[in-house]
Amino acid sequence: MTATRTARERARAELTQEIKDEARRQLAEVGAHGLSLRAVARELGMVSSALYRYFPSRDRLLTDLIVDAYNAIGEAAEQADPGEGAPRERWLAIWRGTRDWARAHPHEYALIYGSPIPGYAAPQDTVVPAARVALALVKVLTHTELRDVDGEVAPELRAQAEALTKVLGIVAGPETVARLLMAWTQLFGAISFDLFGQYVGSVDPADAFFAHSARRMAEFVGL
Amino acid sequence: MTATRTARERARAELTQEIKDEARRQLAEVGAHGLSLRAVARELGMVSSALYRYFPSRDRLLTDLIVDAYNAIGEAAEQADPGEGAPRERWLAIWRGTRDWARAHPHEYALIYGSPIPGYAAPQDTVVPAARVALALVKVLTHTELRDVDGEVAPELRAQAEALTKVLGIVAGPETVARLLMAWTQLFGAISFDLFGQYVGSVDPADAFFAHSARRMAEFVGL
DNA sequence: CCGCTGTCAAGAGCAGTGCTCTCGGTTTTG
DNA sequence: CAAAACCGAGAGCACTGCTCTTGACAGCGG
Repeated sequence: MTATRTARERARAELTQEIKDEARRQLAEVGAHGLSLRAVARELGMVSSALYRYFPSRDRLLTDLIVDAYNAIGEAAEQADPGEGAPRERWLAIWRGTRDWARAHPHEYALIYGSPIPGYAAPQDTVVPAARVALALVKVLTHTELRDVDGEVAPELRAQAEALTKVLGIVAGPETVARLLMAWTQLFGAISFDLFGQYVGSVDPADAFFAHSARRMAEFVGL
Repeated sequence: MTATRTARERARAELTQEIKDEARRQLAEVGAHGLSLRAVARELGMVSSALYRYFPSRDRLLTDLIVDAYNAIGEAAEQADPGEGAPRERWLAIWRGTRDWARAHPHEYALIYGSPIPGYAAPQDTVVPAARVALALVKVLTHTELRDVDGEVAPELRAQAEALTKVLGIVAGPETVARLLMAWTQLFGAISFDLFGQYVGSVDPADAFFAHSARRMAEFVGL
């Protein structure tokens, strides 16, 4: 199968992309709640039913946008990583880059880190792209001298942590893995709280607090 | 003005409550996305337009449910606090109680800690009840010997932290306040990640990890 | 070159939604 | 007792996601 086949296939691929682009545009304006297939079709000069040749349902379109968003924020995190230099600086850069993307695309962020949209959709298609930001953080820790962190780890968590080290192929004790997961949680918890207005009464411009959290969590994981 | 006035007012108050109860019931089944005014009215044996005498819009109904949910999770946190005994145990109990409520009412939790529903609704009505869980945690730290935590704090964050200590009426350095905010973020970040399926590939039954986080964050704030 | 087959956009239509307005009837109030 | 306020019911508007059918066109084998 060559890269470009019949005119039909090319047209189909292009239109699929155009639909997603227009949907993303509307998503940024009215949010996931207000995204309307008919409005997307209208803007593209076609009729709503025609759109169903490309996406079987509104939820499927949203699911595709979700995967794209995961990849976009993951790429933002990877791009922010200088790739070399002081691990602490790399860690901070990834935190910054992730937050910056989220602030630039709040509705897309809400799509992936807010409430799950339908009954329950697509855990499988999203699990790989969803891990990209976390992997970027993990990558900083590999080939790096980690300060030893100690602490007891309950058996269940220890088992989960050891399974994770195998999957990730890193050398780190269970406590370090647990702290890494906490840092990951902290990163997105802070971004979500910031974007969703939870910091309003306390640290409203959350920039300083976010930078502080990034530093403290770097120390916390032993960096 | 007496507590119970005319029959009309009593009927109105009761019906308002019945509408919210039925809405909450449906919320638990179909989520905020699927909540329908007409379905609520249908279930209550009335016509949809009549419902608008009690709630001017669907979003206003949701906003009321949001406030109720904040109070419910806040009360769950306060109830979980034994109120006396070892501060560390109180801290852990509050974490557990908060998570338990969230797991028992996932859709209501998503309503308050997921993506904001409309354009942007009600930051003012919700700011006080939204703080109840955080206040329960803060309450544990008052009248308690805190292990000193040190670390530099940037001027902007320091100012915000000092303003917070005044509002909360606690005696704690800026670094402690910052760590408290991080613990608060960690608590809801972990609950959200758990409920929204973000832990699927890593610590899927998140119980052990959550308990671990609670302990580590207790130490982190100096408890 | 013809004709078959699969794909396509379009249109009509269904069931459902949030919301508005008007219309009688009841309750409260002055 | 009459005026005013309030209430539920119903019709209706504009919109949604989604389905089904129809007619046209592209790409292919013969």
